[in-house]
Amino acid sequence: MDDKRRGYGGVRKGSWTDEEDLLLKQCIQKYGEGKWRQVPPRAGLNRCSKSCRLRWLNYLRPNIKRGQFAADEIDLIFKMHKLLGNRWALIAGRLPGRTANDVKNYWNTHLNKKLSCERTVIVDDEEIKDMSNDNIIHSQMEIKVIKPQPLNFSKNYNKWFRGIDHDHDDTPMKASTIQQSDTEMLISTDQKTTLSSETKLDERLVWLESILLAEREVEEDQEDDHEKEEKKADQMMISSCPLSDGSSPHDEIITTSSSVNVQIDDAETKIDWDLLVDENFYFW
DNA sequence: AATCCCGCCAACCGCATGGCA
DNA sequence: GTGCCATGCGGTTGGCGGGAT
Repeated sequence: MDDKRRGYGGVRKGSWTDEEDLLLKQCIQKYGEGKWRQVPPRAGLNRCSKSCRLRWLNYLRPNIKRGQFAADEIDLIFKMHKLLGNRWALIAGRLPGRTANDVKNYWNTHLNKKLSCERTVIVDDEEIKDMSNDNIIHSQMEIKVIKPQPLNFSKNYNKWFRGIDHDHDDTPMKASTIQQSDTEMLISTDQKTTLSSETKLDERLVWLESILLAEREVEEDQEDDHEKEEKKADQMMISSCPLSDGSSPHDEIITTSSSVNVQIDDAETKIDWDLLVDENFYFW
């Protein structure tokens, strides 16, 4: 074997052969995913555990979708990247069959270029003549990304979306005016993080609102070609997250099986549950 | 036909994080 | 509280293939 393809300790590196793929597949079928340290000896592979994990996750795992990204996938990547930045794993989680590596590669090779082109166009259009180029680029790129943290909902989590203030049961509540105490009660944290400051809550609300506004933009776009976009929106729905108690829709915040209508600053907007909620996890 | 160039993507590397003793 | 280990994530690299010259 080529010495270049060996790492320290004689571990093989580089492209995987069909034989190696087969060994890895058989091993994971037999023992299941996880315990990656044990995979190479079990499979009889001269690879490091990380390499095995990566190969499985990015290539061998069932239901991996290969080939061109669809228009709706690209659209979703754009929107998610706008909100989350380079959180490829999170973005990929919204695209069934796509891996973080796929999304990252696609962004770096296709979308990044497209974005920079669009930025140039924007700068031209706006005719900002008194600014230096550096300032223009800086102003365009200054996007505050609120990094989400995984939080676990308590059993009452859907109450938050239904707009029921726990202190004043059945009192409608606007999503943008949730009190800190509500969040403390309704959102329990697995990571033992406490929502102690107003600032933290504000940031989270800003993040939520940005998602909601993005969704609203989508809806405005959809008006142009409603039927077509409706189809797209359906495709974008990965899964639905119905209310656990199956309660009836609230006056102000209307829920359906796959989306929730919330009111922010007197404007109603619809948001897909699955954009926010992933198996009871909520990303702030 | 040979060589060069460039884009794409699989894979690697280093760091961060979480769990556990 | 600390250190170790396993795992996950994002940035980067390098090889391959196809188009251009």
